[in-house]
Amino acid sequence: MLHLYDTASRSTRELALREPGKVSIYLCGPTVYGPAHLGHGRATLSYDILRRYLEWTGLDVQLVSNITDIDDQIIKRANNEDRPWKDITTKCEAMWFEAMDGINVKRPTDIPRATEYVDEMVAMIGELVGMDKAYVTDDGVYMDVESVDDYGALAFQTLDDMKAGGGDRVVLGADQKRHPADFVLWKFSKPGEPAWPSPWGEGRPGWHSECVVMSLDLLGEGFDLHCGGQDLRFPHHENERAQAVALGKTFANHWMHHAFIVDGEGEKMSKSIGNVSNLLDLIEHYDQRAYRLVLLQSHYRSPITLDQGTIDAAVTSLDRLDGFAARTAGIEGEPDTDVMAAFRTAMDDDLDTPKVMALVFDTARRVNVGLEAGDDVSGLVAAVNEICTALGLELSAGSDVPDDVAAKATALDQARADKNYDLADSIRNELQADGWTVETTKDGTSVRK
RNA sequence: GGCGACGUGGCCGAGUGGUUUAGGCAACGGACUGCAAAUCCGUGUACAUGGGUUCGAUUCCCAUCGUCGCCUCCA
Repeated sequence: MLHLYDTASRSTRELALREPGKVSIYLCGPTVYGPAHLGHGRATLSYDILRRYLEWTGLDVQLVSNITDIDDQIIKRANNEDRPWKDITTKCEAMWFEAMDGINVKRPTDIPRATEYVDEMVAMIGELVGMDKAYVTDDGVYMDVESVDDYGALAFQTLDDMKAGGGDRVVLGADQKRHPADFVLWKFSKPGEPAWPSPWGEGRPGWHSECVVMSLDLLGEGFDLHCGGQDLRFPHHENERAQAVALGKTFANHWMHHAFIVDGEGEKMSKSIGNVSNLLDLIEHYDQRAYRLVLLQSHYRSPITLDQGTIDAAVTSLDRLDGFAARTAGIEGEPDTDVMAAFRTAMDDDLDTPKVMALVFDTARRVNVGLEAGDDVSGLVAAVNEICTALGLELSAGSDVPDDVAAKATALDQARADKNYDLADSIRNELQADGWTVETTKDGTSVRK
């Protein structure tokens, strides 16, 4: 069974399932006001790997990931560009999924939009106000964090500590707030801004209220896992949790947070790669699988550097794996049990994908050796394929070889047999110029693209 | 100011209190090849600095320096 690091308890523990055979996961999705960037890629790829693995083990995964389509950023951009905010959210959402498809991230099972849940949010906020755990100020409705017993569980700090450590930081709207950490549940709208009715005045829900309502509605109380980037740990996840706890509800049982993409020296990356902080740009210029491989070769809780060198190395590695796939195409069998057991052990240990990739490369090497020796490598081949499939890493055995290209390969072999090396070299150059990888094997020349 | 994380060989990036290696990329040597490519075999003074604990630390503790995240929207 999968053991995952849990942020709240700060320990690695078994991912306990509320319902046997089923996993319920909530992943904080994007705010749609711009193109998906590299960071979004790490987020979605990390959980796509988790999701695929869970499904591979036979579990029924419900993955809810929202679209935040009400937000200050959206309004800001709409005002700046003088166009309807819905125009922005619709287009950005379409681009988002284009990028997700591009990196082979499976769609969540549920994709709730914040705008579809405003009524429920208002109802929830009303409940909190009714319990006097939320209160109205000039600019909105605020959560009273001191009414929440263990507020700070994800921040690793008590409210007193936060206050004491605040130094001379400026707290927005402090004069009307009961505690500096109180956060907005409902924001009154200014004229011209998108607005929904509420008992306290027209406005829009606060970001933290969106995710609680949607997660609890679709997954129910005590769902298994809540995930997101490390920046979301506090305040976003803390505040989601605070609202649920205040309402007397059990929230997520397990918290998973992934680390960031680091580009070392800021703009250096984008300069050398081109404007590649945009995910779609990356896909356009590089093998889509490269990013997934980079992530698989490091741990999800470690920050990683993504630059030209990292991507290039991954592309080369991929070529090595594709070569393996081409060489072993047609070899079928049952996955080697030892390799598969090692795979599961590594994955169940807090998703130790670096170890898995080492296993994959090592197994591929064993296949290459075995192939040369004429051994039966079908189990090892199947294991590599099985693992790659489980992780969403699709290997390519190459495209079909057209007749004329096959004929050239035959001619190349003939030329070599005739010791006409000038002709052989020219044929090989021709094939390579057309983008074919030409490999000499003991069975003759083989080509792949 | 508070909280958290991190500094590993040319690069990316795992891991561990000690006799055996992460892995990938790059480099070099070799096998194979007509030559290459691919593949295989082999090679490299690695663990920020200074203390401490220990028979022994890269791996535990403390300090220092440096990098980063969060505390305000953020994957």
